[in-house]
Amino acid sequence: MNYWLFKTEPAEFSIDHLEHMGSTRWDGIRNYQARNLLRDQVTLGDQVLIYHSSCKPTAIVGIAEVISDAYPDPSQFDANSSYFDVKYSKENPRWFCLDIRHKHTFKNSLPLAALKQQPSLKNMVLLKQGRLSIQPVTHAEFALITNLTT
DNA sequence: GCCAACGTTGGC
DNA sequence: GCCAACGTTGGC
Repeated sequence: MNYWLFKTEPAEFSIDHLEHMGSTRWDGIRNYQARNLLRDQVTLGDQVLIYHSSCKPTAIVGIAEVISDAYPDPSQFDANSSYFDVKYSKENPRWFCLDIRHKHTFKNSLPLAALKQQPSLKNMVLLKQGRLSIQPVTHAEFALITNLTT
């Protein structure tokens, strides 16, 4: 089992939305590094930290679970979607998505500032490569983070 | 709103 | 393939 961190802007889609819906399609990824992780490495049953970005405070807010393999992101074919791109065909999709389900919303979310204070998290991708929207998390990092919230 | 870091585009 | 120009992300 692998561990990941997915970013979302809560004004667009928050963990409360996810909790309410139960599960959702995680789509709209338009970055090659994130796409490659999503398509090639994220697998069924993996655990996902949900991170709220571009808000106050930015924080890890809960856990979700991957419930599908990656498949072509339908929004790239949908002329009505803001993610539509005429260059990509169904025979040759460029972007991928997958489905996740809500597992847990942290009672106490973990702000970025608190993560920065943890010496053992100093190599977290979140702290080193802040812009990546799909990030690998080590088992040790995942375990520490879930401990910090209880 | 600012700006640093990073990603993409396109001319050559 | 290089690199300048431009666009985006996201913390502050």
